[in-house]
Amino acid sequence: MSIKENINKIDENIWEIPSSYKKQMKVPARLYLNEEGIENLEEGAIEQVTNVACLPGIQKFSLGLPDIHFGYGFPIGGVGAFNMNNGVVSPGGVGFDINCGVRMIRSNLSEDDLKPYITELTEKLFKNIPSGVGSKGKIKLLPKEIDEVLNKGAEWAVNNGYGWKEDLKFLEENGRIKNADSEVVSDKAKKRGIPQLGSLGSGNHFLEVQKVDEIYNEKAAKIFKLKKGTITIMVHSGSRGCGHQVCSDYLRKMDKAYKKYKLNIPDRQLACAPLDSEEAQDYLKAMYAAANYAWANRQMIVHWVRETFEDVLGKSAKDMGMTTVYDVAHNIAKEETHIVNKNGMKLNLLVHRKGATRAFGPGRSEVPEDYREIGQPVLIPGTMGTSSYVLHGTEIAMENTFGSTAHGAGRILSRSKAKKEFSADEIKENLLSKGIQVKANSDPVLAEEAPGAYKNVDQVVKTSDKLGIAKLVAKVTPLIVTKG
DNA sequence: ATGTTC
Repeated sequence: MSIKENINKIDENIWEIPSSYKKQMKVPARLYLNEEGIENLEEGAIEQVTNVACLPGIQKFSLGLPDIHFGYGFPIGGVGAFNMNNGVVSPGGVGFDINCGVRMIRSNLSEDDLKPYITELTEKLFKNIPSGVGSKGKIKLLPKEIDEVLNKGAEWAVNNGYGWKEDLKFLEENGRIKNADSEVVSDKAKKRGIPQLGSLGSGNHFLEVQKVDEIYNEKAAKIFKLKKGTITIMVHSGSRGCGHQVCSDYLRKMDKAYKKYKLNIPDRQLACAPLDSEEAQDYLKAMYAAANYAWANRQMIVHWVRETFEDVLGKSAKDMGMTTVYDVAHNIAKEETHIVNKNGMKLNLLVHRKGATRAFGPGRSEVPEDYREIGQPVLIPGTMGTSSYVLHGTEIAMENTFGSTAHGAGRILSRSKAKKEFSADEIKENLLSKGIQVKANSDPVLAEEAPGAYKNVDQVVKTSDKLGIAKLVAKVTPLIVTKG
């Protein structure tokens, strides 16, 4: 019997795999996908979302979002929320690139304002924002400073001259998540992090200069201060080798911990520890430290973007209105209060979002005051050369997905398959014909990141919008792309 | 995603 025969349609774009599917399942799995998404869903991802449903202390549902695909242990595009009292934390539920995320900056510039400078701007952005595998930042961080970066995040960056204090107001966790502790980050992770701070990385990480192409919701756009035709900048990056090392270090520790605490898990890649254990607490502190590193990283990149615009256009970043729209983490686990039962009682949960974006609705204290009336901005990056989207969080997301939605396009071709299928030259030509400047360190990376290697992001956000787990606000299209 | 197989 095909696995898919166990998927029951609950409602338009909502599917459920009952907890009877696997003996160990504690809750059902829920998939938020359109028909096409269900048809194309890999069996491996179905196994993974149902495996997560077997973990101790999981609440309500193991969730798969519109961009769900196969990952390490947990699916990417997955959410698992665990009771703080009897639940677990699993590094596989956060991912290797801890606090991979997206930051968006707005401006008062138009496409015409940029036109005379487009080539120079492309070259200088590429030069000033280091990118590529193993790329190094252009600052020399002292070894003792890394602890401060890990503990203070974007606040460290602002205190050291990177960007503006008011930026912090518009970052998830204000760019500094509490309970981070560099003491439990290995020397190896610090050593990898020191030279890489202030670099973009590789793969699907990018820096884009975009224009606001379409507004779907005038009221929300006004609240987010996004105007049709204006230029925006998007940074998609994470915690580099530092976060990767933290994940590796703690996967090894968790592999021992789940045996020590006699946790019955269906897949070793779901290695985890009870939240009240020392192993879990140390991982959380280290993971938060890596998250802070990523917020500092994006803060520095934005600072150099502003400097580059100032250099090329000869105006100040303030005069160009280059303020922060928002910054979201899409690989993180956080303690949050949610209503789980019909009795309306609030519970403290550890919500793992892996390749999932927080989409908190109106009124939540975590949403910046300026946006609280409409809900938080949800930034969903597209693939190179395609559109990216701004949505807003909703009450429906709070009720159904622990305040979460998708995080991007989702890969459909493996890197190796994409390299065989596409050539860098044809991609560059294709983008240029659409008026998009692209500059990358490596041709293979361009082929790996070909738009054809990814699920259509338009479908992903459309499904989210239809479901109401984040509603469309604006579409932005790229003018300049730089990547690893 | 990643010093792309410590």
